[in-house]
Amino acid sequence: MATIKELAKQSGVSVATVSRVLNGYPDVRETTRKRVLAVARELDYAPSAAAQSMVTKRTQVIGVLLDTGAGHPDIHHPFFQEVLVGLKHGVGERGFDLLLFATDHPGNAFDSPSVLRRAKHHRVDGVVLMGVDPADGEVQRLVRSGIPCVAVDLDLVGPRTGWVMSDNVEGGRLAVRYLHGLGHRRIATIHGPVATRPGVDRLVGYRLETQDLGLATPEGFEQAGDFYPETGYAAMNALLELEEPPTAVFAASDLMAIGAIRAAQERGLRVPDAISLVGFDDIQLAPLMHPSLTTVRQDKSGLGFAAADALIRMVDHPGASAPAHALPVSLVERESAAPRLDPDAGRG
Amino acid sequence: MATIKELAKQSGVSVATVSRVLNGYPDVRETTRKRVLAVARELDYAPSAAAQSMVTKRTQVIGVLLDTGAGHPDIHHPFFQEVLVGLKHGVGERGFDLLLFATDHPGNAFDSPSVLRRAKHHRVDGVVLMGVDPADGEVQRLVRSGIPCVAVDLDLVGPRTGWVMSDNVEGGRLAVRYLHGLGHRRIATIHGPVATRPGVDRLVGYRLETQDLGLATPEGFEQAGDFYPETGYAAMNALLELEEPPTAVFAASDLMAIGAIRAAQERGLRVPDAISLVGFDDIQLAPLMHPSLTTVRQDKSGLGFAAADALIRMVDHPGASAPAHALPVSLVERESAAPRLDPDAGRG
DNA sequence: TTGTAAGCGTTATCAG
DNA sequence: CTGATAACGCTTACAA
Repeated sequence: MATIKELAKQSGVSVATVSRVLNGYPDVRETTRKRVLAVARELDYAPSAAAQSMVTKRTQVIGVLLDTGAGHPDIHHPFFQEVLVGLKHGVGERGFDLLLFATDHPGNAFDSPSVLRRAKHHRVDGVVLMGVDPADGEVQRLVRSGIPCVAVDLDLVGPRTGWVMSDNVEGGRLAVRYLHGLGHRRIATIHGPVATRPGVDRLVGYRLETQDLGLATPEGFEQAGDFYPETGYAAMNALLELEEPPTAVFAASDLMAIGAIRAAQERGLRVPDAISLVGFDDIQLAPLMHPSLTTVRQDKSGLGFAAADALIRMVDHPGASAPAHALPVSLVERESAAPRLDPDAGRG
Repeated sequence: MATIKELAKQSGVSVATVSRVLNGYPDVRETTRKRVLAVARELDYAPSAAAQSMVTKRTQVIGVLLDTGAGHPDIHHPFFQEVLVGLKHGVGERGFDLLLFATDHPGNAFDSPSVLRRAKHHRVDGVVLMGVDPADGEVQRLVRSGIPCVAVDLDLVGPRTGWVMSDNVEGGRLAVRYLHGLGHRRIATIHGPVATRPGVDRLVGYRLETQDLGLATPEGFEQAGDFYPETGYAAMNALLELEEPPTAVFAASDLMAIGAIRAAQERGLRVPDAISLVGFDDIQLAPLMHPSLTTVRQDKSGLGFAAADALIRMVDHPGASAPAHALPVSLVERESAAPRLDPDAGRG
């Protein structure tokens, strides 16, 4: 593999001059520049990132921390996937690359080196955290280390740590408001884990809006899930076994909504005729389900892009304040929610 | 950030000794070892990967090349996502990390530096290629560069380049055979791009099996798609507008199958009653669709793991031969395909 | 069992 | 405008 020394020899100048040319310094004679560039092209020269970073103290690499372990690794969730795309573009535009860290055993640092150590090892300029437990010791150490961090869907804070997420509270309100506008009065929710920020925020949105609207939320109308289909399925079954089941359900993720619809259908209930559903996320497959999913859309790649932007800003400006962005959400109407033709039928 | 020099000073030995301890060399007095280790732990020391790689000529980093551009970036496809998980685990186990390369503009190296140059720049020990065009000049240069490469779902070959993929031909045969076993005689296919290996192989499997079974495959029974839902939708419409439409369809991807089912349903045709479908991949959502998807399962994370294994083997053993693995597939029965109760009804 | 020193490929600081 | 040369943090002969 060609080195700068090779280039220097072949173009008959010193390595210093080659370096100047390669880095676009102006104080180089035009003919020299051309000669060096020609040789570089010919040898398909690429500077060693390692050597560069040793002297510049920058790696131009951003670490990405997301659960890729067993069970429901977040990398499986379509949401994080799309965030990753936005992130990739965002950092790519600015000349950074992405290094994937695995947390195979979340919260278990026995065998694998700690995240912080790995971040240090690779001297990443910053790290993006997704779907990790903010209370985790590993995460805390990383955040406190002074390495610029941006969390997606986590409200991590620290001197050089900020976050980006969707306006989840508003999303929850939006869903309830929409269902209410359709004539529904018995609106339940399948919420996400209350240990996660999006989980509680969407639930808060649900509670706030039902309250504002004066809707009753009887015992059992709040079922817990984990954002994945299986729990949506189970939660829907619980909801339908209530003495007075809801006529509409707000599921805090599309995946749970899909599980829920499946549960309803298996009981012979047609969606949206017998029961309406609104999801959250607007995953790729949402428009293709049968019925297609009415849902609260998040700007997923926008989140990734915002994270990249915020992170690199911190990297470039040591004094920059940590970001705290909430991106707007919107409701997209499809087939899974329909007007309640006979509101409160069967009640007093 | 602590350096080896710091460690040396604080533990009162030379850097060489520290290095020995850190790398587990046996010729170090036990007391010395303990002292050094204690200091290292205290400082939460992490060796600089850059410095290490400069001298060892190894980075312990594997590059991943997959389309993250506009349109249908492969990172969006659930298939590649799961492969990525297996890959991550496979390399992680062996102490490697993953560096994500973007090809924002496949086949357009105007602005972004070539893939090969980026691989050289980071001195990655090897690279995994997914969903790229094997004929692409960029890819060709990379493969010919001598850097160990493993392609997933591409039959790239080269001195140090091999591939892993599913047994796609057998998968195609399996689907047709299954449908035939169900009593279907008019079996069509929605195949993938013939410019891709899985695209042609699954089609070949379809052709081989229909032939062996003596099934007629009239004009129009082979509709082209691109593995994504929209084309499955369009292809199904074309199929259903045939004078004598099929009673069963083999779609070369689950996503296309989903699009196809949607098309059928919109025309008032119930699946599987009116028409049966078999997909390919067994994506996460396959069991959750309504109807759930009967499909040919690929061992996606197994592919990733196999790729990691093969790649690292090549990295470790310069003389090792390039891999060429075809992983077995299996048919998983669900709801989208059902027996043809009245075979060939309406025909002679 | 340990220390000294060369060298990995760059950039940056000096002189010239 | 250009060339020496000192870092950067590490591993690894080679000595002791």
